[in-house]
Amino acid sequence: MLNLSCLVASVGMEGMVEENGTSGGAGGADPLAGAGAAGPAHVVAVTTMQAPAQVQSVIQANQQSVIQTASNIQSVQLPKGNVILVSKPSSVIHTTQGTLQTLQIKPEPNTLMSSQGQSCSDDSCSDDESPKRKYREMLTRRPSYRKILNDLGGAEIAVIPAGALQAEGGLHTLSVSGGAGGGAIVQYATTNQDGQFYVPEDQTRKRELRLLKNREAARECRRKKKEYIKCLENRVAVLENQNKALIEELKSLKELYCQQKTE
DNA sequence: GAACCGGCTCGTCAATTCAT
DNA sequence: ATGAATTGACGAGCCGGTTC
Repeated sequence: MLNLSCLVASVGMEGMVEENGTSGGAGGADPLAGAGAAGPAHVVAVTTMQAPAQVQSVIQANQQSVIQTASNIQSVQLPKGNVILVSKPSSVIHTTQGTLQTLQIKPEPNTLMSSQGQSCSDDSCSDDESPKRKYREMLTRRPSYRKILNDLGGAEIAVIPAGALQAEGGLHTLSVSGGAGGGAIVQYATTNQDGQFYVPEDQTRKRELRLLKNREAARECRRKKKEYIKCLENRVAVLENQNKALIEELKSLKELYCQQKTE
C-alpha cells in the first residue's frame, strides 16, 4: 500500500492525487482502462464538508472534477479550504491546478490526514518507493471492482447454509440457495465401483466448496463490473453535457468579442 | 420448421493479488 | 508462506432474430 502522505504531498505540487492507481492499463489486462486518452479513471466516494452527502464520482486527469450524486449530477467547484473525504484507497483524483486545496484520505482510521503542499517524510515513503515495488506496481493489474465500487452496495456473497451438503448414495448433491441466478444443484460422482478414479470424499467436498465460492465470486465480480461500466457511461454523459455547455459559452463569448471589436 | 448467427449469462480454470 | 479473494479468459447453453 502506498503511503498516503506522499500522495497528498502531490496535491499541492501538481494538483493531483494518485494512490494505487493503474498505470493506464500498461501491465494489467484491463479492457476498461485507457478508454479515454486523459488517463486512468477511478470511481471514488466523495463527501464535501459543505454538503455532507455520499456521492459517486469519476474523476479524470486534466479535467475539472465532476462529482456525481446518486440522484442527480452536479459539477462542483472547490473553493479554498474545502475538504474532500476519499474513502476509496484505490481512488485517483485529478483536478485543474489550484482548485483542490486540501485533501483528506481515510482508507484506514490511522491514515486520516489533510495537507496542502505537505512534503513526504523519508520514514513514511522509503519502503514504498523502492524500484522493485515501483516495477511491481507497473505490472499490477487494475484495482478490483470492490475497491472501486464497494460503496455502491449490493448483494452479499451467499453463505452456504449448514447442512447444504448432503449425501445421496453414489452421488452427492450440493444445494445452493440465494444469488442472482436463483438456486442451483450440483452433482458429482464420488466413488467408482471398479475402484478407479477414486477421489476422497473430503477432497471432493473441498473442491465443491471452492467451486461454489468461485461461482458466487464470479457473479459478484460481474455485478461490480456492470456497475463500474454504468458509472463510466454516466460520466460520459456528464462530460458530454459539460462539453456542449462550454462550446456554447465559447461561441457566445466569441460573438461578444467580435461585436465589441467592430464598435 | 430447421439451420444459422450474434448476444448474453453462467460456471470453471488459472493467474494474480490480498491478507494474515 | 499460505489460503482466500479477485478477475480475465474460455467454453457451454439459452434465446431471439433472420434466412431459406
